[in-house]
Amino acid sequence: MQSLDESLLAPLPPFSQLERTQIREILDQASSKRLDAGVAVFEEGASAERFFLLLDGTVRVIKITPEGDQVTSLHIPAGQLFGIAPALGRDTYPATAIAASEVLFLSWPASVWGKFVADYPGFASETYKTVGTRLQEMHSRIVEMSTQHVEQRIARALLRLVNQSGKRVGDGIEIDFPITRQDVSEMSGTTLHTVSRLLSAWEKNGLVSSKRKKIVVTDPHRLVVLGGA
Amino acid sequence: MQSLDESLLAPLPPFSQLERTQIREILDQASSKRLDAGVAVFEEGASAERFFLLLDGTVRVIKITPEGDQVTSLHIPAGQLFGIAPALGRDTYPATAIAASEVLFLSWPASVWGKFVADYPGFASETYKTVGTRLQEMHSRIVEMSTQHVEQRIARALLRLVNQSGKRVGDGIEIDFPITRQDVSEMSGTTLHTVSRLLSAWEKNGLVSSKRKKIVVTDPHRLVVLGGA
DNA sequence: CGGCAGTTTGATCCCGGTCAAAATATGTGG
DNA sequence: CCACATATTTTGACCGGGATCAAACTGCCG
Repeated sequence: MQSLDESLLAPLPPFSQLERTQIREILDQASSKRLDAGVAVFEEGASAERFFLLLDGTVRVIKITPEGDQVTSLHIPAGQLFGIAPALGRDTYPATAIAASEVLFLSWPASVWGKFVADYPGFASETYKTVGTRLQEMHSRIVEMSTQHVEQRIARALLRLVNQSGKRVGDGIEIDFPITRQDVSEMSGTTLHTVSRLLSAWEKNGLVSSKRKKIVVTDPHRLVVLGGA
Repeated sequence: MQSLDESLLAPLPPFSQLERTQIREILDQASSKRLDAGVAVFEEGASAERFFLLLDGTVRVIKITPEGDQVTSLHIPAGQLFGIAPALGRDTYPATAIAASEVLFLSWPASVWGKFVADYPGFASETYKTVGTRLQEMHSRIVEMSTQHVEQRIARALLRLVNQSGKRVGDGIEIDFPITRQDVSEMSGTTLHTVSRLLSAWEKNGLVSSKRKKIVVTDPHRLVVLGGA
């Protein structure tokens, strides 16, 4: 972790107002780690001993019901903090975080949170802005689930993914981590069967193009229309 | 507002660690207001110029979709802060807040938020604890909506209400503000028809007892079972 | 090449939404 | 205090979106 460069953090919102030396201090307290896709960064209910910054890859935040149903509530793109239970006065993680692709992240002990907030101007406010955005996002999810049909929800789920983790490719925008029909169904509160049917139909109409564990949105605009202006 | 007593705030979490004189300072900057049931405290999208503390009554947080569907995401009980957009770096309210009953609340200009956080120990951490709780709550809503059937969702909606705003009465626990079938349907993502049918059935079985705009849960335990252990 | 993980497609069923209308409260003005 | 207007609740009939059940198909990895 000595190899980490200050320029890695400098452009990220929580650190953007900081001096080079402050970023160095922060980096020196961090430990970095790499995980393979599918491995958990932390589990729901575990003691919240650290908080995290995703450097590369995508993290999926999930909950599992007592009946075993899995629900995906959020995807975290590279560059964002996550697992920030300490910021919300919680001593245990409220959900499980899984590497959606191979990931690289930093982490700090929860005990330094207070120090970061006190010592580094802009750190707190930028972090809480992130919290606000996520709250907003979950709020929208609730509204969607209450009022939209499955087709619209799936369309929006895909759009959320391409907006957040989309990569331009020849024939459209590709979701840049492996994703299955099952994953999409867990994001939209449906079944993989319905997702498969819909994706097939969309592919026939030239809206998307998908291979195994890979989805490319070829006509985002029409997908937006489907999702409901 | 000169008539407000320090003892009003002293027991509330955001202020519990403060001195009498600090609470006096806070009160002196507040303005208080009373609103009738059904009136909006603030509207979604409006410039977030103030933040609020509910002294009495219940506030309902809602969103309205472009199609006109109304979705209730949260109920705020007396004693809690709400409309805390400033805490999350937002300059506009993300949802509309409506008085569910006659309400009494204090408010402060958003500009003093920073001062409160800096000057009053415990204020920030307690507030963010509230935010954490609400995030958690919305998270559960998403999981519910994705995996539970209507009957379970309605059962849980009622339970949430009695837990938060329940008043013991002779034959059970009453939701202490006026609430219609329509309101319950907006909390659970259903229709008033389904709610009515279910409530009738439950009344027949002695689970609840309801009059116009009034619901009393007479057998909370069986309702919990219905909602899914 | 065997086997597993992921995908597709068909057939069937039922929960809960939609449409429709009546019944019951509450409020209001004369 | 009554009559009429309005808000809320109840109930019935019907139907359709999507879940569920079932099975075959297609890469892909070792």
